[in-house]
Amino acid sequence: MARAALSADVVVDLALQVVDELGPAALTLSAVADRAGVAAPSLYKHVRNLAELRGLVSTRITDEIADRVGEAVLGRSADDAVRALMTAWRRYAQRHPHRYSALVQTSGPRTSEAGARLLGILSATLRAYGMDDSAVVHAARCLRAAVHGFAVLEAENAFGLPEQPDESYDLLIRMMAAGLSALRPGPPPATGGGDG
Amino acid sequence: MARAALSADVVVDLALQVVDELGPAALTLSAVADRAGVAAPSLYKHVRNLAELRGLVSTRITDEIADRVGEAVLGRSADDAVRALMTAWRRYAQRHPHRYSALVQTSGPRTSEAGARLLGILSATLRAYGMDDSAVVHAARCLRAAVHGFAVLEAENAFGLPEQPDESYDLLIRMMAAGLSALRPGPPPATGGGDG
DNA sequence: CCAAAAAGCTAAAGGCATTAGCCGAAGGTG
DNA sequence: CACCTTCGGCTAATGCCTTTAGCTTTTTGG
Repeated sequence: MARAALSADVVVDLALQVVDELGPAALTLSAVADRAGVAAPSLYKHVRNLAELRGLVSTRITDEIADRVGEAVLGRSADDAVRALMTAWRRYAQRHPHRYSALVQTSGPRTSEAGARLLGILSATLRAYGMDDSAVVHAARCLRAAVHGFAVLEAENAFGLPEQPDESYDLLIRMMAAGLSALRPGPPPATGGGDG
Repeated sequence: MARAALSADVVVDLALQVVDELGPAALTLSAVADRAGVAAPSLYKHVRNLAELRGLVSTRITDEIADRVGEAVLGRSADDAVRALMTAWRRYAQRHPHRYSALVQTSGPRTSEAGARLLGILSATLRAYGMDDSAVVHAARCLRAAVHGFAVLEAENAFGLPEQPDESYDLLIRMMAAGLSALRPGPPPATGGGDG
């Protein structure tokens, strides 16, 4: 091996720094090369091109989210787990808004691997509601859509009004938890109230 | 006035063509200029720069969504209106996936005007549930997050599994409608699931 | 000590955004 | 009708970024 300064992983590390500090639009090979103390073309020894770097960044982010969310659900189940999951996911987006905006779903081969891990955590959490496999898929999509939508909007500063986003999110959590409970096979609640 | 060939509106029209056909990443002043049959620098007579063009495109898209959603809600109320609203919103994203991906929330002055119109429709729809103003804001955020999240994911082809997205979305609609009904002032549920 | 591979460098091409300054056409005015 | 102002287009030029090609240096394993 030659000078062990850089590696694909380190390049992704630096790319994340750039994203965090300057936003996804500033993620450029030049910017990363500067931080690496290296000329831009040298990066091609570690990464195929900018598109691939973006993909690696997305994969890394997805992995990080899966880590946090997976940890959050440990030892919890049903509504409790859903609340923990949603809270952890949003917290990640809040702490790294640029990073979250850089997240792109366009599934490359490796990105979908990280995505599958995250999806697995979602599905495992939802199985506690006693759904069949197909219902789990649909419910997981809904949960993911709600969380992702909220996180994206918040990361993009789309909530202009003075109302606390925390309160809005708490409402979303309750809506999702209630909706999932309603899917549980068994006696449905009579009223349209809390658990309905 | 000189040759009335181009105008800011026409430039946005052409930009939308580019986005529809080639995706948001291909929205470039050169590409738009080509379609206009004009040299790239000429566009600066109609648009301040690429960033502004992107903003105008977003504004136009937001306006279109507000049109469709507003029309869909006409004469409906409560759950019925929510279903129509969510369906119309998603249909727009399905019919113009690239366009939807090009939508960016970063509120410029005019974009927020179109956004305010859309928000107004949402709020008016939710007021049928008898919420107070603050509750409407929180509920509107949740609804927006859920719809937007689903639409983004679907537009980015993030649903890989064979299960029908239509079914998933129907579930999301039911979850949101149920959740909103549960907010209606009235006899609170006995369990801790409700307002906790 | 030597050779091969890894990792860096410079040079160069090509695309795009943006600025500056020029020119011709349209329209109104006297 | 002649004029002149303004509008909208053009060319030239700059600078940034990606990407390819080919050279050089360093490291490492035998």
